[in-house]
Amino acid sequence: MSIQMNQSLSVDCAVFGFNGKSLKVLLIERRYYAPDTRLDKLKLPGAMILDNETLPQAAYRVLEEATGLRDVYLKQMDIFSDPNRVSGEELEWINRYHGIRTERVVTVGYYALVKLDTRTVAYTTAKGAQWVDVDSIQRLAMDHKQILSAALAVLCREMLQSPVAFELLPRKFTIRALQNLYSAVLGIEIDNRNFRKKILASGFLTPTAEREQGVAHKPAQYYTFNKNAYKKALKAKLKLGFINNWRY
Amino acid sequence: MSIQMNQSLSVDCAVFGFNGKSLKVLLIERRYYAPDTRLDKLKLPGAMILDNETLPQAAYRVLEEATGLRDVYLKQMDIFSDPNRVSGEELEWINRYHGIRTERVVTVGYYALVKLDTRTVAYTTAKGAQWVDVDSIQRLAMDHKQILSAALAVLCREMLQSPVAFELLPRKFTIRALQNLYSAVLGIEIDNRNFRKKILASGFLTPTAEREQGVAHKPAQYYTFNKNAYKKALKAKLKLGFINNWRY
DNA sequence: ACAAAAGTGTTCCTCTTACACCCATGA
DNA sequence: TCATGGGTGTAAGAGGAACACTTTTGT
Repeated sequence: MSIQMNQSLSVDCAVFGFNGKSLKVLLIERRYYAPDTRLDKLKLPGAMILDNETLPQAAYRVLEEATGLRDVYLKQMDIFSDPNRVSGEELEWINRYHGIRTERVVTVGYYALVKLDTRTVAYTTAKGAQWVDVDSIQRLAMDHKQILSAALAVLCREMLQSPVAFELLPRKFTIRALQNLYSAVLGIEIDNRNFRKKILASGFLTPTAEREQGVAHKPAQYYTFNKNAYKKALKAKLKLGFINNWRY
Repeated sequence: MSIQMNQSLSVDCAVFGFNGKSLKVLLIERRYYAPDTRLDKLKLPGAMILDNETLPQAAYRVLEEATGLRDVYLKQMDIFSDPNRVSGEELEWINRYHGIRTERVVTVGYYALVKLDTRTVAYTTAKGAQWVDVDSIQRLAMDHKQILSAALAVLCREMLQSPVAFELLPRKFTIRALQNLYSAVLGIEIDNRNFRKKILASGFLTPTAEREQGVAHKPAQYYTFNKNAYKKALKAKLKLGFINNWRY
């Protein structure tokens, strides 16, 4: 038993997107995959840490390669450090793929939120990646299913406590779209009248001059997220009683 | 620029305790310290990861060595991965102290909450460790001041959202003690009547048969934390509307 | 005219806040 | 008897939950 020096450190990213109906996650097919093995093909995008980069830098690098996007919402969520989290055939695959020889990989899980516009979808599909419905995923390579589950849990928590939802929506969106997003991610029904009241009262939505076009019903108003209003509200909150926020 | 293989991974623990008045953190003086260097002496307890252990296992190992305690509240909080977070003299110290030769140490920060009873204080002081008022700490070895700040921020957040406060109190405690703890950690004043109403209404406190003794005022009732009641409440909550908890 | 989704108000109730005095004990 | 901190109640206001119908558009 000695201090661990021949290990590698990696990052894996659960990249989430929302298509208006359901929550998607970006999966890639691993290369160097021999069709006769029974290893799962699909995995989360990830990479080993390089000499001179921090973990967030590595995560941004992975994200940019996978989606072509910079300036994306990205957050660390958990570390997966079981010495046997990859072993056997899976460990062999890693060593072969990266041309290294390690006995253990500790990975840091990140989750990212992107706006699923046509350009991004085009980029990812050109790379052979897929946006898969999170509810339909049964198995993934290595322990990536576990990493994905952890990311989903964190996403739920964050959505209830900060306005990360807007990272998943286009710049202009309808209140219904926002509501559907909450509904889909959290798996709950939300009363439209109360939701609308609450979200409008917050002052974080700015109405635009535009409305939906070509829909067979009353066209909906488009809004944008007012980041400044949110920041101001945060600062104001800090001065007041924190203790308000207790929940049991 | 190559995949990082000669790095080390470590854990550092911010161990918090509460003496009834103020929040303390456990600091140790580093050994192999040459009095003529200008390196700071005090640091958080920490260790390198061994071959066959997970990060939480390493953290528990550190904690047991530092405090003699098992079954302690311990939680991962952040990763410090700047390639230069330890360098120069500090890096030399690490290599000398551990008898290794690494160019980079990524560390995972944990925070722990312990009950500051006489036995624990005796154990730690026998080991030459100190319980230091968190507010009085200006500098620490390496980037440990930064790690401590991160831990404090997480502690504040957690205290507002889950009943971790009880980890810092003895099994039997007065409501005042609980209130003082919140007050001290969060740095706010709390109305005693409202606090008492709220905490008692939660049903998480069970009164004991005991009261304070030998105090020059009306003796206070002792309570214990009812973990089962809390767990039941959590489960009930899951069925209801999450959306309640929104805060902006 | 009809189908489809957008948008709108009110009532009830719970929870939060603000606030001041009496009580039990040791010295 | 006094000093000390423990312990109690109420009223006003804010915010949350439940609930059904009208509006606008395309077909």
